[in-house]
Amino acid sequence: MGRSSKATPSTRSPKKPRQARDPEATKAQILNAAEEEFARHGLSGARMEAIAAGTGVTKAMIYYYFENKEQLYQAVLQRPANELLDAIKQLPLDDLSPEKALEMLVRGAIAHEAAHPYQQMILFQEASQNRGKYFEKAGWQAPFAYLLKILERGMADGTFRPVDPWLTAINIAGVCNFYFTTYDNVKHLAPDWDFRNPAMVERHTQEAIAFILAGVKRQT
Amino acid sequence: MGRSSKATPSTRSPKKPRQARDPEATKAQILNAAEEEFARHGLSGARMEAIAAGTGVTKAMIYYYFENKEQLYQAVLQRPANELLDAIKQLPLDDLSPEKALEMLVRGAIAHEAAHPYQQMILFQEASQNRGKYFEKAGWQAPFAYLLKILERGMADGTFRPVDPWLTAINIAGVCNFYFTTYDNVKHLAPDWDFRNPAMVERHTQEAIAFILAGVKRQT
DNA sequence: GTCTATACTGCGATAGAC
DNA sequence: GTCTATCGCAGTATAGAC
Repeated sequence: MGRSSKATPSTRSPKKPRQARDPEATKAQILNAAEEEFARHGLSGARMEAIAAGTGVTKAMIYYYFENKEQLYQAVLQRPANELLDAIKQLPLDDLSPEKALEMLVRGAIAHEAAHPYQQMILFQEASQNRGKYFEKAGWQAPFAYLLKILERGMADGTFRPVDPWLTAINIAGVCNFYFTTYDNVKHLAPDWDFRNPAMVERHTQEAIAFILAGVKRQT
Repeated sequence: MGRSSKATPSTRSPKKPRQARDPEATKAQILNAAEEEFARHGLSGARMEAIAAGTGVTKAMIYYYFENKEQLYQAVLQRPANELLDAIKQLPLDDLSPEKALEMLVRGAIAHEAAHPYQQMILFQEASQNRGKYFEKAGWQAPFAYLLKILERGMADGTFRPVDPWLTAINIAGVCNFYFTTYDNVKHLAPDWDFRNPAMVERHTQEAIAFILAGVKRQT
């Protein structure tokens, strides 16, 4: 049984019109299509044919730009770490109170995830399939470090209750992520909801911020 | 490129000694091995050969007990929903205050996940690959309903602040899950930690309970 | 830079002996 | 009930034309 025969086919929008002979655009389009395919199926499960179909080029083209499947995967895995870090660096976290900084970081992280939902899914696939082997190289320490720093600053000035910074950072990341990674399951439990809807994402953002801030703040 | 050549090989403990000609035991062993393989690779990515190797029987045996890969997958997906629900039903939730009931439910859910870490991973694979197509049938409404009920009870009697029950339930589930599902990635960021260690799981449990309760309780 | 055609391998599934 | 052997297709990767 191949995937194509029984598994749910991808509903990714079919080939977008492409500029012929535009190397940079072609490369970016390959990465975009690969991002969804790897997010859904991981390194071993992804099909080069499916990536080609989503891009509108042939398989041979992908092998021309990226040596092989593994290197394409690594290129895809690299992007989100850089992008999220760049987004975080824009935020004036050090100038804000720990509370405000945490709120802004959570808002930024969720906004980023809403714009790039496949990036979080890839990280999970990477953990499941490859046990973080490729994750290591992609530089995810940095975003985490910002979160840890805020938590420690808040504990130091007494606005946050005493917590284990690592475990709490993981819990916070879980709140930000789970809404998106569980979407395709939960939609069946609450069929009238559209979790990708921007208004819904905004409600999630507000609930998440309220939940997380209440979760770490010292009782007054 | 096949998975076996480049991807990280499974480190699942090799074939356990089996009782020959014990149908029920054989069937259960197949389900156990299949649970890990499907958790790591999902329906399409899982390899029947790998499941056979993890079980200690041949591929043909699996086809004898389960018609095909898809039906084996559905059987594996069914188990956790039933088991978690049974565990929850043991808890005297209705006799407790919303606060105590939530604490007990979270503790029970995390204990269950620690004992069956692959079950949560399968749910994610199911969402990613199949968009919840098979999830639907497995009856996950019930565990969620218990959580929703507690939240609503707590809001009604004023011990919890006003929250969106669905979004908050998802956030709570995220806190319980993320520790386990992200383990294989995060271990590279904090290499000296052993997240599967029981003492570590207990710390996670306590941090999660404190975080979640603080997150939903009304400020006093 | 982009395509078509194809070599070679991995894997789901089955046949048939014991 | 359990095994070995094998069929047939699906999927990675490449060769070579334009």
